[in-house]
Parts: sequence; structure tokens; C-alpha cells
Amino acid sequence: MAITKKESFSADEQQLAALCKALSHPARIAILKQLAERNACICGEIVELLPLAQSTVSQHLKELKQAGLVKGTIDGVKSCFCIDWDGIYRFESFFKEIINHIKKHENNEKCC
Amino acid sequence: MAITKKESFSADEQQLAALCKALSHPARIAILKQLAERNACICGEIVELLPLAQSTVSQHLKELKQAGLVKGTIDGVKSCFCIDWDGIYRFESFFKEIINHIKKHENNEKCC
DNA sequence: GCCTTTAATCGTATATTTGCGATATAAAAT
DNA sequence: ATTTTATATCGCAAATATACGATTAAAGGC
Repeated sequence: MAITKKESFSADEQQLAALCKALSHPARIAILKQLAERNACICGEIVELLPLAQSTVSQHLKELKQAGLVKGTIDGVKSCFCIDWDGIYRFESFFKEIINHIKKHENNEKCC
Repeated sequence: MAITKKESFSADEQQLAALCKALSHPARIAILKQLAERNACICGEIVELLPLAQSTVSQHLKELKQAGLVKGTIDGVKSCFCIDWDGIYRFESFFKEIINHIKKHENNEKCC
């Protein structure tokens, strides 16, 4: 079936899952790092750095954009991509939230 | 083609990606939360709480186990699952590492 | 106007994920 | 010994993700 059941979970769970999914491929992690390191974040440069075709990189960038971790502006013929800091901070706080939630129970009696 | 190119990225990138992938489905986030909240972390109980079939929950648990976020011991007929704290801390430190790496460059001139 | 450059999108192949029912396994209860 | 209970695993269908080449679109240079 695979009629997805994602909607039946809480909004928080869905949002964190979506952000994690954006980082669930090493290429996208590598792209984020590169975008942070260089100010000139032109798509073509990223393509050169990664062992992937231009169309594939473009797709990964699109996913990062949709997740809100990356912004892009068109700059003449070239496309300029940057870290979307709001998204990064949102991700960070969602992540901290779940980790803290889990850790709150760390000292319960263990059964394993 | 989809001959995966994941191996061509760094070990760190691959490991973080794998951990993020484990949290990339809301069901697995919900499972982790439940495991943390209850000491008695019996599979059947989780099945009752989630809108998913037993076999599907079992599969999600397996993935969490493979990612190192969950441990399991067999306890008679029942299976007892628990948070694997080592994995949680490992995830936390990987995550912090990339976020800090990215943030180091936050005050560069922006182009977007 | 025409060619080049840059990036997005389309089409397609393959791989992986998600989900379920059915079945298998193995301990516990009768 | 048989039945019940709890969970894992198998087999399958549908959905999604990954990757690429080809094509399109749009700006810039000639």
C-alpha cells in the first residue's frame, strides 16, 4: 500500500522529520558545508566540488530549499545559493527539543 | 541510474546522514519519544499507540536499532526496547559539530 | 539576430522506503 | 501436547528518492 501515514503524527514530529530528511543524504550535508564556507555560493561551483551531475546537484539544492535550510536568488545568468539562517536555527531548536525531551527520562530504571 | 554515490562522501557526512535518516520519519520520532517516556518499552505497547500495523512498527524499530539509537533485549516472549544512550549522544555531537561548523561562517558577507 | 553559458526541469531507469497481510518462530499458558 | 501470545520476517504493492542525459529557458556576449 504505502499510502503514507505521516500525516497522522504530530506537526512537530512531521516538521522535525522533514528537516532530518533534508540532511539524510551526505551530498546535501556536503552542500550545506560548502555554502557556509564560501560566500560566493554559485551553483556551478558546487557542481565542480561534488561527484555528481549538474542536474542532480540542482535537485539536492531544491530539496534543501524546500526544507527551508537554503535560500536562492537569481543573479544574472547564475544562481546564488546561501544558508537560510532562520531554517538552521529552527532545525537546531527542534533537534534540541527532542533530545532534551528524551534525556529528561535518562535516569529512569532501565530495562535493557 | 541511481547507482548510489553516498560512499564518495566523507565518513562523517555519511554517518550524520544515516542518523538523520533514522529520524526522517515521524513514526520513528514518536517511537523514540515513547521509549524515553516509559520504562516498560515493550513492542506491543508501541504498536497500540501508533496508527501502524505490528509488522510496520517492528520494521521501524529495526531501523532505529541499526542506526544505533535503540537497543533491544528479548525478555521471554516479549521484546524490550530501550533508548541507546550512546547513540543519542553520538548523534547529538555529530549534529552540534555540523551546526557549529556552519555557524562559524555566519558573519561572512552574504550574497542572498 | 545568433551563439554561449548557467541552471532548472523533464523523462527515465533503478533503488529504496513505506506499509500491510501472511507466515514463521518461540516462549508461556492451558 | 496443544493453544495462545508476542514479535520477527517474508513477500508483495505502491510511493519516493537518487541519479543521469537531454531539453528548455533566459541572460550575456558577439
